[in-house]
Amino acid sequence: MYHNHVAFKEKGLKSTKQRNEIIEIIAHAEYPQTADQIFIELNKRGVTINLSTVYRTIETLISKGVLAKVNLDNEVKNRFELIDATEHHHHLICLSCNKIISIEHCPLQSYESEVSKKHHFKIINHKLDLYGYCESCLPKAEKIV
Amino acid sequence: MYHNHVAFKEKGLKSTKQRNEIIEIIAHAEYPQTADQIFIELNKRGVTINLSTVYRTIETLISKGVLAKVNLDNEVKNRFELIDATEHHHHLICLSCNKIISIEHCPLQSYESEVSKKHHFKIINHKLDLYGYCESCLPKAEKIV
DNA sequence: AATGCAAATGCGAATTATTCGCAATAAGGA
DNA sequence: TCCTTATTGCGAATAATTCGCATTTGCATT
Repeated sequence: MYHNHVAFKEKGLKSTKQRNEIIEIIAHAEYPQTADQIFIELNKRGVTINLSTVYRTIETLISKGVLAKVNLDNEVKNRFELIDATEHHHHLICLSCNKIISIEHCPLQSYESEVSKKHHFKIINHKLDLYGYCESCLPKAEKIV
Repeated sequence: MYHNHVAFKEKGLKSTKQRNEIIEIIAHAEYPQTADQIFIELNKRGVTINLSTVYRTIETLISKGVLAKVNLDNEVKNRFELIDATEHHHHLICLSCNKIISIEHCPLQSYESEVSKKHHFKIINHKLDLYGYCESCLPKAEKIV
């Protein structure tokens, strides 16, 4: 937890229980979380917090470059994840059970530089999500499709 | 317009002015549209319609596989686009002016089959968006970054 | 062309997701 | 420990989306 304390200080942010817990939750989540998922998890952990504080904290952390808003298709809610420069990953999203699987390998390096040149666009980051059916949902999905 | 008439019939949908116009708008938009963008455009065209009808029509067309909900990061609203099996495209999204540029070339065919095998996941479609700064916003963005 | 019925729409209210204003509280430097 | 200011809690406001129900309209049938 002290780790976060220092990181917050560098960014001119105070280290509060709420912030630390929110970061912990997002950092250890397997896939991007919604505000209310985070809120519920905080309650489970016995952290008293208001939902608007969750939103505000997320907003602050986004503005400091700690988090990113990453929305999935087929959803209304926003999701949030840690921006980790050392490793970015992509997602497999099951259209049936909504399971989200993270994958590491990214095939886009050369593509990015190509597109960047062609469109005179400086690419900062990208998002690649693959939608389909997971192993356990495929059998029933095939009956429909 | 008769074209849509037939297409609707095939799907067991009635051909209404509202539906036809909504499809026209989405089909000719350069990038995915939000419900209220569509609503405003309908008003401009003199089509009287209720916003909830826009939402309901979109929902119906999604369930018939005509449209897809495609959300962008950094946004709260949902966007919608035509599902066109013959050509799918990706987007460059400017983090400064929010301009959306569509790009055609997709580098993911071999990647998809690789991921599909590795994770036992049947991939139906994917989404690739590149975020960064467009030519005109880059100068001011660089001052900040 | 008129009729009937189900589907589609309009309208307003309800829900859900997110943001905001302001008073109370707490972190961290002096 | 005290002071200042950032942060939080709380409730209300706003924005985005969905829903229930009465009315209208497309279209198949006569």
